[in-house]
Amino acid sequence: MQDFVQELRVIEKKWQEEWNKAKIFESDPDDRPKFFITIPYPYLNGNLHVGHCRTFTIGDAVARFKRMCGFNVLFPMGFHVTGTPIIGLAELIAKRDPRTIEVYTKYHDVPEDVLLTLTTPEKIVEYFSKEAESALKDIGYSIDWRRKFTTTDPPYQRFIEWQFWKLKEKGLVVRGSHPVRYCPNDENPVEDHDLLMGEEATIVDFTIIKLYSWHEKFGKIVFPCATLRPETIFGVTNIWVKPTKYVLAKVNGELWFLSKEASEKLRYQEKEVEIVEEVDANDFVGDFVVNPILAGMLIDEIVDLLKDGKRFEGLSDDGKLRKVVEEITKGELAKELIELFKKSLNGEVGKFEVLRRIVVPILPAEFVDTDNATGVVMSVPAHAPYDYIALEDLKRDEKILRQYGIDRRLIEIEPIVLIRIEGESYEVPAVDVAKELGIKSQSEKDLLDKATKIVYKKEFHKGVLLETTGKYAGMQVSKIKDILQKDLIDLGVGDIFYEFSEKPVVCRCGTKCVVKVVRDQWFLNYSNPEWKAKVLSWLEEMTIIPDYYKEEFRNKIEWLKDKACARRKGLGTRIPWDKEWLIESLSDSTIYMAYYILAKFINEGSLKAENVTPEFLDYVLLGLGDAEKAAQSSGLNVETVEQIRKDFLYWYPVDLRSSGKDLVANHLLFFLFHHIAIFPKEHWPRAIAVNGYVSLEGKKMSKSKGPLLTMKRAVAENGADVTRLYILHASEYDSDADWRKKDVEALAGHLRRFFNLVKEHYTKEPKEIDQLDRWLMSRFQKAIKETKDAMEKLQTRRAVNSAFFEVMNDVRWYLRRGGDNLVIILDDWLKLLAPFIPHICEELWHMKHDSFISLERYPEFDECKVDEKAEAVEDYLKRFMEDVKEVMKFVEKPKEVYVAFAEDWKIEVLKIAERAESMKQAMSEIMKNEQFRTMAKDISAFLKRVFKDREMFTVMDELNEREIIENNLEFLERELGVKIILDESKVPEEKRKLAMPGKPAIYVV
RNA sequence: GCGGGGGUUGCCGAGCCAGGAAAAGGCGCGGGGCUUAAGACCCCGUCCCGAAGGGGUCCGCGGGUUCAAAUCCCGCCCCCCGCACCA
Repeated sequence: MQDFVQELRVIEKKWQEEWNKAKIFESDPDDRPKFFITIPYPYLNGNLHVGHCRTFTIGDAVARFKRMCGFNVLFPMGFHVTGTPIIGLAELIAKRDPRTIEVYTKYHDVPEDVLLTLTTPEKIVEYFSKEAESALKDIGYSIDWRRKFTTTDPPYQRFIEWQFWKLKEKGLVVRGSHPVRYCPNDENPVEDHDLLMGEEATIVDFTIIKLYSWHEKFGKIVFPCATLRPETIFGVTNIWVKPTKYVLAKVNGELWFLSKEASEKLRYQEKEVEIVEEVDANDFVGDFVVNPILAGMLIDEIVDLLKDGKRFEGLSDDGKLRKVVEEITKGELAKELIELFKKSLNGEVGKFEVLRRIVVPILPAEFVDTDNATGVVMSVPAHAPYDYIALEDLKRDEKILRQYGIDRRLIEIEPIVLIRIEGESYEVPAVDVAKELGIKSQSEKDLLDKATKIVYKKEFHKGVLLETTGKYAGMQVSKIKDILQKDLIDLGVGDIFYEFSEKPVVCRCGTKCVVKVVRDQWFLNYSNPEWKAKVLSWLEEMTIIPDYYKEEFRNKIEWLKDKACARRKGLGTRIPWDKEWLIESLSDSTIYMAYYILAKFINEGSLKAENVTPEFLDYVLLGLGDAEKAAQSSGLNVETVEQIRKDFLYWYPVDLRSSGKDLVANHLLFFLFHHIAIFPKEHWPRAIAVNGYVSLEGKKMSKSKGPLLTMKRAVAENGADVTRLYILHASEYDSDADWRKKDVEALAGHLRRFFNLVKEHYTKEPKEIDQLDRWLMSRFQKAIKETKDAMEKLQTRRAVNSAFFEVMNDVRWYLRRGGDNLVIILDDWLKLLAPFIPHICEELWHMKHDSFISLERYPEFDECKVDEKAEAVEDYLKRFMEDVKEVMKFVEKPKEVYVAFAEDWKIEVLKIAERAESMKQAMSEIMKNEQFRTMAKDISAFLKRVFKDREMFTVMDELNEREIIENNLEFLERELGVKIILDESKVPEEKRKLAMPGKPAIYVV
């Protein structure tokens, strides 16, 4: 087999050179319809591998197919190097990281002495771009190499700058803040592969709800309660602190009570934090805080008790809420309410029931985690099992109650229910679930976690807010969080605290990561509703392959939020108006397909970086301004400018972007958004196709850890055409392919058989066409149809299956039947296969022709060559042989086979079927007849055949079975090793009855 | 949790949208032919039972619709992918 691969490699190199010499893949505008197909340029922090090979080979097969279908195809390629990984790799190589050295020598096949010199990003880019180009040439892709570029090329950077100016003009680049995972030691955001622990952790935003206390010494103190469920503010009965050290800190000018850890974390979250004093939480236990929201809602009921309560009268509900909240946040009203509550506790004033909902005590609980958010939490016993159980614990603990002087009435309160769960009969969810699980105390952490999960899950999905939540009543719990968070912030009593969902999160350097809010960050405003709407509606016009990805795209477009598009570190282009920031690397890869048109002129030297001015690009890419001005601004002559504009108008839009499925939720979305933002509608992308990954003997490949198989190695060991055919055939659409050495080798065997077979028959003189030849031609026509149809839908697996394997099987049968006129289909067969295995086809083609098969016209399906009768005859023979063999199994030494043809009910069925429009109709027609019902299975089987190939059966009617067997007697007797006698009288009566049209009775002796 | 895709005979994998053949193709395995022999190649077999082309069972699990279900409907279990600022 190795000999064959070596032979192949020679052939492949030869044709690659010939193609290159004849420049047949260099495309320029002409009269033909155009087809612009692109594939994401690879990121060069390693060698191209068989994963790239899948996406690229699909692209190349389509490009070749379309070219042969008469399109002027543009299939270009560039290289992506912007971003951080290449810098990271350079650092690792520079410091001789042993793991990196191992992976890059062992899997990426970089010679160690070369690898060790790749210590700067520039050297890495230079090395891998050369390697990539030679790998892509090695496998014979039909790329127009005149359009190659790298994303750090100066003209490219000017193109990117122009794009960002365009977006800014349209208001689509905006400023804002956003949270990132951050290492305080490295003073840098931490990427996934730089993590020691906590890769699963996501950043969650706790809502801080501020409750207000009044302290003799400190005055107003804010107790920032952190929660993931802000709606529970309506059911607060108390707040919890852990009986340990806390701090009082000035946070943006307000005095906050919070854990020490929290005060440190907040510094990274756009807060000015200044610690005033370390305090003992115990000193605050038993004090009271005011719930500003409840105060605002219930103020009417206590208005008479307030000093100047009249000021709250005559306002709307909302106005009242605002005023109350405003005064509480200033402190005085909080103080008054707390004093009022203390009085009612002493019986000096009434309204205890109302007041105790507004003013709640600070109580101690061990379950509070000071390293989670603020370390201060609200207690909502109706909906949080922890809170309920902690309160129960406290009720039993006389000592603690006495120690803190806590009045029993404060803890013996009814939980306040604020959520109804559809389809459940809970009265008080947290209490009911806690009882169900038999939870006794706070120390039963596992059970409490379980209970919490149950309650939260049910409430989140099926919960509806009750009247206790005022104006939010009737809303779904699942929808309330964002709304309420925003409302609370608007009122001035809410804030956000970012925290990891899991802990710890540890950087490679060993430091615990924090969430940092990056300020003044530049964002692409993907949440912009008009932009989104435009993208969504264009999506409906597009072709998405496979089609169910359209739904996926719809969802992802909806889900897309603003994206930070600037970074401090990495290779790339600076934001032109704010040079401290680099444009993030996915954001500079959105409309680069347009750049391929410029790249040709750049590479031939007629366009230089300094010529790429905004006015030039405005004209060339958008048709804005005029050629004169563009020429003036760029320093080019008008003809060149017009030429480039003409090229752009010819090639744009992108007709097909074929990509791996990993890019759906990022690059492909951005690709759509940016095209739609920048270009006029006629230049928006037409189609996107998505394909799956490639694994290696069942194992996932990894660039940075291995295993990995480079494209170059795959081609060197197996040949380009074997590699191509394997990868195209390995799987379809988004399902993943597996590279298995054994299977690849088996495929090489198939290809060799094909190669030798064609070589043997190709130069033979065609003979007169006989019945069997007509069968072959007919079958082949169907393969053409199937293959073309599959290719139009980018089903390469199906295409290869039909063009290669199925034709191969037919050819085998043809030869077995004694066919010796194979040459009649060979021209077309080679053409049919040329997009998949171009080198072999080119080689064979040249045995008889001087032209390039790569430029020949793809075979057309020719209805006239379809011969249903010829196919029916062969089918009949195959079926007959099978039947005879089946029967022969049961006879020890079969010598003679007697055959009896007969007719019976099947004729009738056949007749009904011929009248019927559809199989369904035929079946129900037939089933009306009671005697047929018992044979439904047989009939349906028969009918399926009839309808699968209706024409064949119309022919079947006229088929002379006796004649077919007589004509092929010699073949049949040879294949079956028996004598066949067409004497019906020798077949026993009961057997003769079994005969059906197309299925004669057989008697073996 | 949300969203998308899946679970098919020893393995990989078609079929499912448009219900109708123990279910394409490949691999593996077994047998035969060819050959001095091995390899390559060609043919046959590969769920169970069966000495006459037959019967039984089968497409994650459980129901339902239908003359007929891998395919349609309902419920359940399990697996993969994405959830971002990273290419």
